[in-house]
Amino acid sequence: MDQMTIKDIARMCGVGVSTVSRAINNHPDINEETKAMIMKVIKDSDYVPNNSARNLKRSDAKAIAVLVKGITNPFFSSMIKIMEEEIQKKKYTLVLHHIEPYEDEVDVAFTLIKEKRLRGIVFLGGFFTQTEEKLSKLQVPFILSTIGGIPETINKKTYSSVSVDDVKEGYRAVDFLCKNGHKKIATITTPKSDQSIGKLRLEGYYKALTDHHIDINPNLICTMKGNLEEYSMQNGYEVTRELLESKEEFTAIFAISDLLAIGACKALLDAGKRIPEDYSVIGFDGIEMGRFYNPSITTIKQPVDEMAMETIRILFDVIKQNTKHRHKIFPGELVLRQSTKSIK
Amino acid sequence: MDQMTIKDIARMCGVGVSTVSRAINNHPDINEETKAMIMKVIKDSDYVPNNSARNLKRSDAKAIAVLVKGITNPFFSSMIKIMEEEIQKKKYTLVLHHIEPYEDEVDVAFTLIKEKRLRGIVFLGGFFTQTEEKLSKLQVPFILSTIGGIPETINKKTYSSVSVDDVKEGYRAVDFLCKNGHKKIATITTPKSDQSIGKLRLEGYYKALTDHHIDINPNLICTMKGNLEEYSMQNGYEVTRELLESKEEFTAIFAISDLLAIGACKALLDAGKRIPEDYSVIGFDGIEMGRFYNPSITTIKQPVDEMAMETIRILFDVIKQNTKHRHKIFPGELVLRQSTKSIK
DNA sequence: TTGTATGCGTTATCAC
DNA sequence: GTGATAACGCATACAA
Repeated sequence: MDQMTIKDIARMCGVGVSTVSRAINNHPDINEETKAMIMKVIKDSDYVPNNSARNLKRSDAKAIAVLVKGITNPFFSSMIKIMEEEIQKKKYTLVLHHIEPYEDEVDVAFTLIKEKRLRGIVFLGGFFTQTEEKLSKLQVPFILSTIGGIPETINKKTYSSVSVDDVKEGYRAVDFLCKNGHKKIATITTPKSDQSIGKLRLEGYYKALTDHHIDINPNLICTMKGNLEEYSMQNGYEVTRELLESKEEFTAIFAISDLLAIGACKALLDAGKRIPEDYSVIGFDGIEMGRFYNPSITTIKQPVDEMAMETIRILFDVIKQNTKHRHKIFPGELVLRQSTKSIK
Repeated sequence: MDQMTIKDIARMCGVGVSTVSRAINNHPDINEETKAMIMKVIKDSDYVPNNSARNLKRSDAKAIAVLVKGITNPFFSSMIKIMEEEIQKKKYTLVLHHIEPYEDEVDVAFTLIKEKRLRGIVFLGGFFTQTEEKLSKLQVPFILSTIGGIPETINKKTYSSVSVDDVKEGYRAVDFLCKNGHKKIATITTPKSDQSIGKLRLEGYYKALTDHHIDINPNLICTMKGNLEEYSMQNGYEVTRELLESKEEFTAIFAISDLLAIGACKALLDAGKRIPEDYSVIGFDGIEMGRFYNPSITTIKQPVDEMAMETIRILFDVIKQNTKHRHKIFPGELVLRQSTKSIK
């Protein structure tokens, strides 16, 4: 028998289809014995209910979409992995979707909601400049995970979020450098037009320098190159190469992601510089690679695992118990490694 | 209007549902004008057809599943990204599924086929020890991508594959080391029980040593640790640390993946050794990280992009034109970088 | 070229 | 506690 249906099972068991359906879906009003019998037959016949039909009937699929900008970043990979596990635990399906840089994540979400009848959406990464009006049309609960820079104009009651305090953590990184005697600190960040985490972490950079009475040198604020992949090692490499060529003096670099930091290190090393003897480099995220790099990368670590799990937990709370939206902020952690040194 | 259906569109256009359906699905026998009119109405109303209903009718979803063992490996991430693009181009959906190490990929495939009515399956990575009998029950065309070690007992007409010649490429790596004067060459590979690429690349290792009249030293054949994630940096690190502690002499390491190679490098560096002055290290895969590591990692590069695209191309050929299964073998490429040196 | 009617496999609403 | 039956939204055979 090629494709079994619920009818086949019903016939094999000598019962009606609705009884089989009840057995499958753990309905209360069914005789335990007949249920057991049915379940056994199902097991022996390797029958699997057709998801399309279920979803059609139920009018919504048990599916959560995760929309990612920038999947190649290992920081997201590990989050996605954990989210998938959690979603599977709830017997839901994870629909993974990449958003190209030029695409509008909410437009994609709209289409996906209608196509797949989603129950919830996770927006992962990318920047998030949307209007309240457009977001309010999103009929499905959604959560912004590790996304900073959400405009204040958007009503916080309409969505959940999980993130670190990017201003504070950016401050933490640069403050650390300052306390170690660095005064000429370069940063690699997003272009000004970007309202995302880059802007917030840069704000932390400003604040820290100001608190330490250090003047801002605009020539040390480097932005990623638009023609290269964002947050990539290659981007960090090129930006740092140009910075070195500019002859602008500096003793440390704060890169807003570990991948950028690694690219920066490689550029410094290729130029014959030593880390941390000549330059200190600090990153952001806490990806595994940073531990194994040579030198290992000092960084602000985000608690990925907990953040991913909390993301799904909040989302399901909102979906199932219809609770209010929540906004959880995790603390980052300064992980001291080999790429930084005190120059006091 | 909350959820539009094809009926709503039909009513709005003053036509029957089948006409709308024809317009949506590019059917030939429809008046171009009415079609244009319908499409305009659809566009204005942001109606999106319900996928579940379509799939139910069509009795198979336009979906391809990609089953991955080891998603955290960046080597797979980039392949998946390209595959998704290609699959989307064909207007199909990509269903991504991770296989845990203890799971049987074919069992998972069975369930998925019935649940989702898949049109095709890509098995990505992992090892593949299956019986002909079980595989023949897989009703859907499938392709093994970058998977070596497929038993000869399985009829090659029942599946497609895309890979490199792992024996040959393993040989290429070790032969290169030998030609550069290395005689005591360690390798980090999979445990013996594993019939996968690890075994094949190890075979290449044996062959190369034999051809260069070098005796095999079993103490230099290191296997990944079972309690750590396979192919991970951490694993490479621990294995290399133990190798160093064993005091067994060697001058080079051939790691069967770049991540293992990076872990190995870090262990050597942490032990105060220099690369490549004291030890040469060569990896396998050609991931981007290898370029940026310090030192950059000499490796056997697999042409990921082409392999991913070819995977999807072959799969769709088999699905759509019902062509015969194909087996494509790509050549690897030795990428010479900083982590190896001649000691002649 | 177009509209009507049927069924895809499932769940929910009834009767029994 | 159980079984028939009507939807769910769409594609398609068939009639017009």
